[in-house]
Amino acid sequence: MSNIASGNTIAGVASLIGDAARANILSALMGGHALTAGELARHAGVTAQTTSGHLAKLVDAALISLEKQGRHRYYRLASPEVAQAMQSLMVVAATGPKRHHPIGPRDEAMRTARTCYDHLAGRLALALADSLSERGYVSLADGVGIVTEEGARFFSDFGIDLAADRRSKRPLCRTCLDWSERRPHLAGHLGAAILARLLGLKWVVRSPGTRALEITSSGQRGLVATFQVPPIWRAPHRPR
Amino acid sequence: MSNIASGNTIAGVASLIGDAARANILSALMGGHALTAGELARHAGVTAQTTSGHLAKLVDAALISLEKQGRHRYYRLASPEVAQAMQSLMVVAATGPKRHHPIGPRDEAMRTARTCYDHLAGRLALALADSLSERGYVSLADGVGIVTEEGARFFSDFGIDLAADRRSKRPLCRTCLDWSERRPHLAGHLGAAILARLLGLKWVVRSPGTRALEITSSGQRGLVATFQVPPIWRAPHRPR
DNA sequence: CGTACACTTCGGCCGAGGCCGAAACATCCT
DNA sequence: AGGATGTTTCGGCCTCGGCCGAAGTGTACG
Repeated sequence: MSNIASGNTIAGVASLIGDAARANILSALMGGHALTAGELARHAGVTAQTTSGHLAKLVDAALISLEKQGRHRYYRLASPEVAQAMQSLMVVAATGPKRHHPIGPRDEAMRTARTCYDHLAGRLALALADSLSERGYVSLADGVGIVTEEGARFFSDFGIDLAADRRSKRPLCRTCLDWSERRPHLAGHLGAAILARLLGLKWVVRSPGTRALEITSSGQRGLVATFQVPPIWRAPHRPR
Repeated sequence: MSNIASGNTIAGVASLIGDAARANILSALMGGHALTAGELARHAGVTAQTTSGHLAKLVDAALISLEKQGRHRYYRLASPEVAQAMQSLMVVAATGPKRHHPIGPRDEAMRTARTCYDHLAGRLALALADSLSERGYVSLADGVGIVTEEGARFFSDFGIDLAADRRSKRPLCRTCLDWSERRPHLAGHLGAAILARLLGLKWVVRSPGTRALEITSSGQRGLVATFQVPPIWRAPHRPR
């Protein structure tokens, strides 16, 4: 044990992520859920034995954490830092040379709305960010977002109390570059709070087994009424 | 060519970074300088032939970019996104399980002050962030920094005009988690501007061949006078 | 208990890829 | 031209690590 490249060094961490099966595992965990070894094996596309080995390495390097529960073992991302690293790698991968990316039709749901660790991503997230920004509730720039006074009131009315867990005078939110659309959307405290609220209202529900989110019909009404987003859930005619 | 794992996918990018030699190359380029293939070979700790192969792969995946100049070939990080990914990986690596990290004495200069892509890092960066924050010139929270009105005036007096290249009403700056000290310091536009100004004033100079920065004697006076930082350049007695 | 299920450990196979020596190519200098 | 320096290409070696089948541990449930 304690192989030179197992934890702790940049190359070590990167080479852990740099295996297709493990990257799939971590991507699946980016949904923010804890998943069992078996489920992860399915995501990874390799057998349970092989997956077991991968999981052991990831836990050993503290990229993921383990919680035993009966005969199941639930794994989750060990920290927001790991999620951030995955996110950054996605951005670099998406930014790179555009070898044709064969977009399967099953990506369509993911592109409309999905979770990104603890917040929203996809077209819905962008529409929300646009709407909030346009109405002066948040101001986005340079990887950073600021919630305005009116914004704080708006969110409070919507059932999100940002002042509660923020000690600094101005509540803040990170932005996070979107993988599919390559534009920033809301992450950080605010992003997490919005996702939680939308789930709580059942405006969106998780699609079992994936990171995709389904927008319910009450959600469609509510999102239009509250955020004035365009009907992004009407899947666009794909050019071919 | 166009191997499945060469670019474009998370695992592809990560596995490129996940080789010790290539990680060393990228780390060296995090200094923000363009470096020649030969210099990079020295940093990587492998022969020139091997390095050449690595560089080709990194260029192919658009992690670094190449500029020919006579018989030299200068390589640099291809984008801030790549720097961000490296940074995130450093954080994860540093956050991980604390296997003893044998701190060589030559790290000492790096710990005092160094460049991190385009901005300062190390104790000097932290001292500046502390000082600026304490005096109300910037307000730091949650991965984000805001420059106050007084701050903008202060920086302007110091020769840094933030309003020039910012279109939004409040100039912003990212923060960046420090590798050696594990605390946030100033990055983003402001971070880059500060580093540039300190270099311009010759308050700090680059140590040839490394990312470390040397604080000149005029720099020591200036930093104390202007930013009221403690004398962090007096190397601390290491516990043993 | 015994069976079913979830997961891990062991052992062996095998391919991808990192490494270097040797040699070729390119550029600058005199 | 000829030599020095910087960089790449080629060929071959060899290790590291992912993969699976088979068998072993542990937990739940009737």
